[in-house]
Amino acid sequence: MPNRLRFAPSPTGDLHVGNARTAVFNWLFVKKYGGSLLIRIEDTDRVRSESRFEDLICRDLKWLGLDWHEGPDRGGPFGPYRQSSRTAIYARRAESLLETGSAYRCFCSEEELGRQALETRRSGVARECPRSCRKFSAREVAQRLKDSHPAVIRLRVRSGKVVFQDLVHGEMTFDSAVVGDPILVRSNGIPTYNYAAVVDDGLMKISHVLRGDDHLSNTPRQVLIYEALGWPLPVFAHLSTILGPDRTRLSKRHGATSLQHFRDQGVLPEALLNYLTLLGWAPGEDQSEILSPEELVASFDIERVSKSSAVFDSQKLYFFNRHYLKECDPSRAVDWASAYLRREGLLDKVDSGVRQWVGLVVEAFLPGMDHLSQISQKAHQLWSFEAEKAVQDEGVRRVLSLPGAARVVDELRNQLSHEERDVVREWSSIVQSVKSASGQKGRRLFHPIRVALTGKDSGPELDKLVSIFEGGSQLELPHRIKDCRARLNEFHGAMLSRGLIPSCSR
RNA sequence: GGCGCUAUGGUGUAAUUGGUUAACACGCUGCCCUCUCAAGGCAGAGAGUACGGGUUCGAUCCCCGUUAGCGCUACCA
Repeated sequence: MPNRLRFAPSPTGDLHVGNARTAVFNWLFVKKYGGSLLIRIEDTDRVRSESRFEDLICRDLKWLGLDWHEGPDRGGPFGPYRQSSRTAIYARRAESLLETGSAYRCFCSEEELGRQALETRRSGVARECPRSCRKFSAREVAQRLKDSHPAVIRLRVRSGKVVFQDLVHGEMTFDSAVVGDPILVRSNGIPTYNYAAVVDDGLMKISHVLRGDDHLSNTPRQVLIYEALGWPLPVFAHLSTILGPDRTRLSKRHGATSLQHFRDQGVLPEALLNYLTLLGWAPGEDQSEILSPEELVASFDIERVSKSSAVFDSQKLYFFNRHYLKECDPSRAVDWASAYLRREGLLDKVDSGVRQWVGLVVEAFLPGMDHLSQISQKAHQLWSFEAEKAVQDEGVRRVLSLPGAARVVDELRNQLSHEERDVVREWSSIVQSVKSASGQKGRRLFHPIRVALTGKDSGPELDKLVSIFEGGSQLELPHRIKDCRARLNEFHGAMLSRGLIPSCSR
C-alpha cells in the first residue's frame, strides 16, 4: 500500500502559518517516506468559502517550496479535488448508508434541538439529538419526506469503544457515547465536514491523515463513519496547535500570521520553511537547526513530533531569515530590494547600472536586517541628507565636539576640492591625507568624516557608503543622490553658519 | 457541565526511553573586533523539569490526583 497523504485547506482566508506548517509536515512525510501528496479543497462551508482564496493558498504553498502530485490545479486519478464538486458522491454514499441502516433521516428542527441541548448538557451526556428519529419506519420516513419536512442524515452510532492509532499521541480510545449521532448530510443536501472528509479520504485512498490537533476530538466521530462505510482506517497524526505570544491560538489578532504577509515583508521561503519545521519538531541531539530543504527531509521523523503546543516566535524566524539572506544569491536579494525601493518611489526603471548600484546598497545595509522590506527604511538615509538638520542632531554635535573634528572636515573638503580626483578609487588615499594633515586618527578621524558625509553618527562602513553616494549620484533616479562633494560642501556651510568652524580657516 | 489533549529557562526543543553539574538554538547581558551601528567571535545570566502525592536505592522520564492552557461538545472546518 503506497503512502498517500493530503493537505485539505478550507478556502476561507489566506494561508496561515499554522495551516502552512501542517502542509509542510505532510510534504516532509511524503518526501521522507515516499508516496504522494494531494491537495483537497474543503469548501463545504458555502458562505465562507471563496475561490480566490483557493488560488492564494496554492500560490503560497508553491512559494514555500512545496509541491504535490494531485490537486484541483493539476488534476489526478482521484478527482475532483474540490468538495463542492463532489456532492453527488457524498449523496450516493449516504443513500447506501441509509439502505444498510447505518444512517437514518432525522426530522428534528434546529430550534427543538437547541432547547433540548440545554437540558442534556446538564446531565453531562453530549447527545444533542434525542435519537427519537431512529425508530421511524420506512413508511413514516417517506410520509414525512412527502410532507416536505426538512431532514438531515445522521449516523446511527453503535455503542462501545472507538480506537485508532495516532503517530504523535499513540493509541487513542474514546467512548462512542460522547459522540452523539453526527449529521452526515445537512437538510440542504450539503455534507458536513466530518462526513465529507471521511468519504474523500477513503475514496482517495489516504493512508496517513496529518492535521491539526483541533481535530483530535472529532476523530472518533470519523472513525465511526469509516466503520459504517466498511473502509479501513488510515493512520492519524495530530499536530499540536501554534499559539501566539499570549499562549492563545495564533490568529490575526497577533498581527503577522499569513504567509502572504511574510513574503511581502521580504522573508525568504527557505527561512520560513526551516522555522516552521522547527515548531513542534527538532532534529536529533547535536544537529544544527539551520537546515536546507534537503536536510530537513533527511532528518525529519514524524515520531519525534512534539505533542505540546508551540508559541510562534517571529524573532527566531527573523534569525533564520537573516542567515538565509546573507547566504542567498545576491541577484535574488537585489531583485527584491529593487522592488521595495521602487514601491517607495526611490527607484524608477531598473537597468543594469541601477541593479549594480542596488547591489552595493544591499551589501552595505543587509547585515542587521530582519527582512528585506527594511531596505527602503534603511536606504532612505541615502536620499535624505540635510546638513542644516544634521548639525542640530545631538549625536552629530557630540562628534563635532571631538577635538580636531572641524579640522578633519576642513581637510576633507580641501582634499575633495580637486575636481579631477576620483573619490571612490582614491578614497583611502584621501583619508590618509586627511589623517596626516589633521593629525587625527581612529575615532577622531572617521567619525567627523562620517557625520559630514551622512549627517548621521552611525551606519554602514564609510568606504561602502562613499561608493554608494558617488555611484548613485551618476544615476538617473527619481530623486537625486548627492555625491560626496555636495554633501561636504553643504555640511561645511552648515557648520560655518552655526559657528562650529572658524570662518577664517579657509 | 461532559469528554479529550497538553505541561522542561522568556521562546522552540534535547536528555542513549529511571542514574547528566538538565544540553542546544533564539532572545537577553557583557567582552573582543571596529570610525559608528550592525554583523561576526567569545563569555555569562536564566529552569531543578506546573503543583502534590506515590513506585523505586534513585525519577524530567512510570502511576494517581490537582491546577492551568487549549480543543471538541454546530445543519463551521
